[in-house]
Amino acid sequence: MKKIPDKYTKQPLGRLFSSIGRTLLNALNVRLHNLDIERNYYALILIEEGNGKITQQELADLLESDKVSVVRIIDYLSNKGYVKRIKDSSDKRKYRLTPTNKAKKALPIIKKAIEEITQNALKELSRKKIEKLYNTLNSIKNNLN
Amino acid sequence: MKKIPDKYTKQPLGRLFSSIGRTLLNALNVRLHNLDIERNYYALILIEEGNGKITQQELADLLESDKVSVVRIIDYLSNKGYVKRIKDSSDKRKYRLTPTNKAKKALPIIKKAIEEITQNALKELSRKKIEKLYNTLNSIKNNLN
DNA sequence: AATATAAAGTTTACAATGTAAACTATATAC
DNA sequence: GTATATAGTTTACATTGTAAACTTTATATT
Repeated sequence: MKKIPDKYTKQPLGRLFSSIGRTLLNALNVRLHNLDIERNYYALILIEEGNGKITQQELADLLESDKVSVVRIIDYLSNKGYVKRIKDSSDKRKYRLTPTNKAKKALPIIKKAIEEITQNALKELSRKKIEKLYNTLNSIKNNLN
Repeated sequence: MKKIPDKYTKQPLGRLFSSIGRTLLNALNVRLHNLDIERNYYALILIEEGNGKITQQELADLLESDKVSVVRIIDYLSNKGYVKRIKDSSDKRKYRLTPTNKAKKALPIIKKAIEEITQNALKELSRKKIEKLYNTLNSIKNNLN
């Protein structure tokens, strides 16, 4: 088994990842402070991609989250006027989630912000290094299952 | 400006990092479930390295945290019998933090666990790729300041 | 020496997040 | 027709991040 140098294993790797993740998400909030939502941007993107068909449970799966958290997210987004719950007529347990016009206006801004934050974080890396980074991140994710 | 492919910028990068970080920290807790502390392992490592000299404020700086959080951490670790606060005689505002014998016994186990979790997460990566990953992570951290 | 200011640590407070249990309503399986 | 599973909700609790107000002690200013 290869030995990883001490300087890398001293701090739990999870700490480093979490800290970078938090900083990036904060940066996104700051970048989007002119919107009246401060979170759940990615959920909104997934809802838009669902074309009015996605349910809360399906959203939970895509977010790798659970339905309780999704209730919170949809409560938040619908209180802010970004999403509507529409009862499915053929299965009355389900809600189909639809983005409002307000959301449709905001989404390009959100996507642009995500792109910029990502580009800024990775700005010193070549295209190739970025590809490799994502491969590495995915490989780490897979190792964790 | 180089264009990063959409598949990479769709999800906020911060989400990916946070999720990997959380999973890794959970894995560390699981791996250490036989200890009677469930967090603050890295704080304990830093305290040990402080050789009885480190103060709470210094620890906050090392953790890139703040003194309020450190009060919580030290309350937790001292309630569990891992750390003692010792009042500095020349500056009575300060506490010097000392690991107990219990901590000294636990620390090798903690360090080993961190090493194993890290190795497992990175197991498919060559030594060289690991070096590159850490360089990339640090470069991202720097871009965020 | 007296007063103002800064630093170390504590307490309180509040919102966000992760997680689990219990619940309602509806759909599906036996 | 009854049992079981699914979608979503509600409640609850602990952790975490963050900010403000506070106490005690040290340092700087006059």
